[in-house]
Amino acid sequence: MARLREFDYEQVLDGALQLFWRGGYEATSLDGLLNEVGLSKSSFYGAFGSKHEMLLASLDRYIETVLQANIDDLRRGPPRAAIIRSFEKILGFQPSSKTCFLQVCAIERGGQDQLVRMRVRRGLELFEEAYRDTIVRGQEAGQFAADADARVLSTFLVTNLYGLQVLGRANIAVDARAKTLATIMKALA
Amino acid sequence: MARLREFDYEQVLDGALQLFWRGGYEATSLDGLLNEVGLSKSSFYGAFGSKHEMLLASLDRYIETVLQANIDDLRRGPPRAAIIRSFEKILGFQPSSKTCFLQVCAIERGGQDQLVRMRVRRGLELFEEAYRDTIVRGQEAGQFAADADARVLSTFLVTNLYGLQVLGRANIAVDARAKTLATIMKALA
DNA sequence: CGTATTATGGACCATTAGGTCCATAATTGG
DNA sequence: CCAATTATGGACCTAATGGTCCATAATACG
Repeated sequence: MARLREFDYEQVLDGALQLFWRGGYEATSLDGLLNEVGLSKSSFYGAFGSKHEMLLASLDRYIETVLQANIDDLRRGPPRAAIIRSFEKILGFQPSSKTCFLQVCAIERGGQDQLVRMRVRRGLELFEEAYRDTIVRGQEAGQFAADADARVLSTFLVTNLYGLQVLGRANIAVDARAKTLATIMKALA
Repeated sequence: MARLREFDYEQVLDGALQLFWRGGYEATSLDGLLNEVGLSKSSFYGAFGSKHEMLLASLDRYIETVLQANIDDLRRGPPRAAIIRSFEKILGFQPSSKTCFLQVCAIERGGQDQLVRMRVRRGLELFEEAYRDTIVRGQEAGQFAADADARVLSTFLVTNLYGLQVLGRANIAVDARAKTLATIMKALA
C-alpha cells in the first residue's frame, strides 16, 4: 500500500480497554487516552474512527482475550473446582477485585447503546456456555445431580457471578460473599 | 429568615434522580438537568452545592423512596410470594426493566467514589435485612427449611436480584431468567 | 524513480463542561 | 419601614470535550 503505521494496533486497543474498564466510557476522555497510549489524534481517527467505535473494538478485544482466558480456565481441571475457582477470582480472594468489563458496559451503556448490548450479550452467552459444558462434564462424572437442567444452572451461575460483583463494588464483606458461594454450589447438587 | 425559595426541593431532587438513573452520572450534563427541571444555576448551587453532592442527595432520596417502597412491599403478604414478587418486578414481567439505581452507581462510581460506595452498601444492606426478615418469617411459617442460615440466604437473594438485572440489561431472554428464578427459590427450601 | 496512497503531528474548531459572580428581588424580624 | 438575609436570573469564565483539517513524511507498486 503506502506508509505503514508506526504504532501497534492491539497494544493501543489494550490500553484503551484498560482505561474504559477502570473509568467507564464517559469518564474516559479521548485526549487523556491518546496521551496515555502515546498516539496522535489523526492516527487515532484514521485507525479507529471514533471514541465510540473504539469502545466497541475494546469490548470485542476484551471478549476474545480476558473473557476467553476465563473460559479456558473454566474448562481446565475437575468441574466443581473449576467453577469455584472462577468465583473466587471475582470474590477478591486473589487480587484484582475489579468488575468484569461486560458489566461496566452493560450498566453504563446497555440501556441506550444497542451495539454494546449485543456484544455484552454475546459475552455472557459465551460464559454461560462454558458453565454449561462444565456442569455437563460434572454430571457425567457424577459430581452434580444428573437430572438437573444444565442450561438453567449455567444461567444461574452467570447470574450469581455478576451479582457478586455488584456486592463487591459496594464493599460487602468478603466472608458474606464467600458464604453465598457455598449456597450457590449447593444448588448444583 | 429572608426570601423563600420558589422551587420544590424534593421535586427537583426527584427529577435529578430520574436523569442520573436513566443516563448515569457522567453522561448527565448539569445544564441539561437544570433545563429539564427548570432551575437556574445559582439556585442550584445555592441549594445543592455541586453536581456530585446532588448525586449523593439523589442516591439518598432513591433509598428512602424507591428502595424503601420495594422493601415495604417485601414485608407484605406471604413470604414466599413476596420474594417471588420482588424478583418478577425486576425480571421485566411487568414494565420498567430499568436497573436499580444502586447498581448504576455501584458500577459507574463504586470503584472510585467512596461516598457513593457507602450509600450503595447501606442500600444493599437494607434490602438484605428485608429479605432476611422475610425468610425468617417464612421459616416460622414452615415454608422454608428451618435449619438454614437466613442471613446467608438473604445475601444470596440480593446477589441474584442484581445478577438478574445485569442479564436483563444484556437482553438475555426473559424465560431463561424466569427459570433461574425457580432455581433461586429452590435454594430457599 | 515517480506517483499514488496512507500515516503522522499538530494546529484548529465549535461546543459544552462544571462552576463563579453580581446585581436585583423577595422575605422576615426588629 | 428599614436592615439583614436569602433566592433568583443570567452573564461570564476557564478548561476541556470530541472531532476535523492540512501540510508533510513515508512507503509500495508500476
